[in-house]
Amino acid sequence: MATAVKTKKRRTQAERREEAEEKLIVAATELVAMKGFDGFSLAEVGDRAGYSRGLPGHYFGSKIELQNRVAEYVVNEFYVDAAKLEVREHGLKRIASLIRHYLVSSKLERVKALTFLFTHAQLEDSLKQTMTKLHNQALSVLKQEIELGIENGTIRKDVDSDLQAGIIYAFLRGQLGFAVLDPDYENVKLGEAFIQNLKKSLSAE
Amino acid sequence: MATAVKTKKRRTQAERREEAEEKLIVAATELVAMKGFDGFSLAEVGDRAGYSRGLPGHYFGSKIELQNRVAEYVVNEFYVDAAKLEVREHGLKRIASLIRHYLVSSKLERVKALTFLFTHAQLEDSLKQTMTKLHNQALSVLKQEIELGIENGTIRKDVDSDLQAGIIYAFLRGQLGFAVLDPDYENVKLGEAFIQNLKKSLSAE
DNA sequence: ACTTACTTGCTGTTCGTCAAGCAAGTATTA
DNA sequence: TAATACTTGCTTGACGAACAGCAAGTAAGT
Repeated sequence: MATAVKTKKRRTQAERREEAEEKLIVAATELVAMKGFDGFSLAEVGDRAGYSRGLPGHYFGSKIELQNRVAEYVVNEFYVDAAKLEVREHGLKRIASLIRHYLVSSKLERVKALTFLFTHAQLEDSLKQTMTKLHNQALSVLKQEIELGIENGTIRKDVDSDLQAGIIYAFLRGQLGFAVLDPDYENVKLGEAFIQNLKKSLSAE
Repeated sequence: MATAVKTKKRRTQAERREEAEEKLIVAATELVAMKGFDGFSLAEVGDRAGYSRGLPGHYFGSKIELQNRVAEYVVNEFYVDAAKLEVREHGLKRIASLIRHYLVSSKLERVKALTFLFTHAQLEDSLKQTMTKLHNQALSVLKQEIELGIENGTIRKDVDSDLQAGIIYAFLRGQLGFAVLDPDYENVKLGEAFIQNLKKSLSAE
């Protein structure tokens, strides 16, 4: 009983540090989503994470460094998310599932943060690199899937997988930009219509 | 000769005022494109426009008000631009020209400013309204053109003009987002491929 | 003359950064 | 295992720069 009052176990220094950094980054991500890339102070980050106002500066050195960490964090979360997706089929069908997944089950807050990070990548080179990584990752997944479709005969042989991957990705990015502005936007319908278009323009026979 | 030295004519008060406001808004637009939605001071705007550091605050009252004027200005420039486009054909062909026009001849600086304004519309309601205007204008042009295409028989009758307009617009927006990050992006090729896709999925016969 | 366009000086505030200190955890020695 | 020295995590206080907003002034136009 007496010891049960103390809920906190003894943690190693490394654990304390890691936990604090993670909490700070999560708090900063939320603030970016809520107030834009620059619309918050380091003090707010500390407060929101349950630490002092000085900690963010102490750990990350500067605001822009923290913002970079936020970008890496968000991008990583996207990878983690995508890795969870089961793969049942390949080719057109899987592309359709991927599109549905991005449009429907992306966490709104994360997408919001992402729009600010993407836009600001125009100004900060370090951000640009991080965002380009996400970009290339997404493109290569789509491209590969198109090529699998060609192999298994569901997609025409003369389709250029690079270009088509670019088209799909551009559509998704534009669409998420609207969804973030207006949560009632007809995301699903548009996604389905786009998938139908793809079938018409890519499928074999 | 003697009078030729003085380049400035005598202007009416209204002219002075109007010219100054316009110069301030143009300067502010450039700064938004260069440094982001919030990355500049009112003093910079005054300097860049060739006036005093205090003038922007004096005329526009507050920074956010000036930012709203920038949004209106950029949106208007897009209308003006579009109005200049000659209309030679209708239906699919004209949609193709519109896509080419947006991807190729949009002034990069203006598009940059637009991306910041669009993203920030999540946070400022007044901005959101201005941006929604542009959005609806673009959608209705595309929609109308699709309907004309159905009428003149180049587009299938069962095509949903709202959904297809939404798809085209989302693609354009996503694509411009990339173009702004990387000027060497294969904008033209992707645009042409997208147009080909549209032909395959929309055209009659 | 007097009204309107524009400038300059000032003020309060916000915030990033730094530095000094306290607290929690770890290693060493006996 | 316990006391001591040391390291690392975290907080608090202070400073200076940046900047929006205001008010009182000067210049241009009527």
